[in-house]
Amino acid sequence: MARTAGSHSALTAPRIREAAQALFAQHGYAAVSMRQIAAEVGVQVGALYNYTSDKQSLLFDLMSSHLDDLLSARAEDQTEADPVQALEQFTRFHIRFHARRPDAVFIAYMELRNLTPENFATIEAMRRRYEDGLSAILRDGQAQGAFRIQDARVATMAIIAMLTGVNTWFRKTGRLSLSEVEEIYWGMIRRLVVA
Amino acid sequence: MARTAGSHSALTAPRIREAAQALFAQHGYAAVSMRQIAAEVGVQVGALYNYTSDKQSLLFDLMSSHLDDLLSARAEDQTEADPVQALEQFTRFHIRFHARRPDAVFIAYMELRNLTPENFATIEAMRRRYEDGLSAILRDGQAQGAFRIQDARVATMAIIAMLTGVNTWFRKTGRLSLSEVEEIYWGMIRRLVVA
DNA sequence: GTCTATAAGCCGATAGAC
DNA sequence: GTCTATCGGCTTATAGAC
Repeated sequence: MARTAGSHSALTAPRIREAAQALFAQHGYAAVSMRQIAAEVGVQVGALYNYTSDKQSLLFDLMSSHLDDLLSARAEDQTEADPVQALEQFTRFHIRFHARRPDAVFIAYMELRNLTPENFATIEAMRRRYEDGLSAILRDGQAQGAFRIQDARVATMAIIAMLTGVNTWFRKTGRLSLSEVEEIYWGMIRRLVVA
Repeated sequence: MARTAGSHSALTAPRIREAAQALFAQHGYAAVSMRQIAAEVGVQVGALYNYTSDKQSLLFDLMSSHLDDLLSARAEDQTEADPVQALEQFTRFHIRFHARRPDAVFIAYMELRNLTPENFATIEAMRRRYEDGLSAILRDGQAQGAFRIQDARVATMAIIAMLTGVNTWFRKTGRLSLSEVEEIYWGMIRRLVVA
């Protein structure tokens, strides 16, 4: 397949995504320039606009594809119907999924205010769908008498904040392995809600 | 007391702090210009530099005085020696203190990466001192057999993430009052750690 | 203490050559 | 598809008048 000299689109597109993700996570969307992203990729700034219409859509694409990944990975992972087992599955899934992509997670939480109103609404709806999955498990267990929960919506927010907080301190080279962390958190969450 | 026309330092200084705090919380440090802050205060940009050496120290001052407030308010609040009562006191204090200053809390969590390395180290040390207060309570209760905790450091991070997460969803005009939120969270945290 | 004016430079995005 | 050059506008911070 003949290819024009200097044509590397199949390689350049993902490299732009990766460079933007790393730089946005490290310095913040507003503090990163298109020139910095181009330099990281090894092209000139003009070349970026062959792949993205503007800086905003670079951010939106990163966030929406992260949440797409999250929702589809979760849909695939969840197999347990029993509320207690479903909650354990959710706990371990959330920790593992988020620990493996700290940059994407960080951006998804930190850069919401840099989205346009339309993009913000889209992202928030996706996040809400994920939260609703946990709420459904909690209400299910509540209805069956398996969980003792005062307020399911508050418990949802508390559990997600607690689990996502792992990313602020967990390091692969640290004192605890990821499976040890999973064990400890499942132990805490079990005590928090299981009757 | 004679005062030069246009001299308002006693008023201008706090107004700059308040404007910077509101704007940094809403748009992010990197996205806010000194001109925007000046416009919000009602002065020209040059006047700002009578009160702050540069933009960075405006951010650092906001963050360090927030953490100063947090540490001294906490020192004053904590009176209980019994681990269970001390933990309840910590829970209620954290929720109340943070709910009352959402902008300062938001900045303290979101703008860490925009601090110079030296300023970052100072802020991190203060945050760590606050966390250590909770860790001490947990280890104390663990030693006395009042708490059943697998890992005190992890429990510390989990509880703080859970409590600080209240700020992401709590609204004064919402379904729950602040005291109801306090009750619900203390219920969850009690179950999480009390033997 | 506040103002205006300015320095020196970076910003996002585009046009047109190759 | 990538390059160079450029537009118009914005940035932090400072100098000097009042």
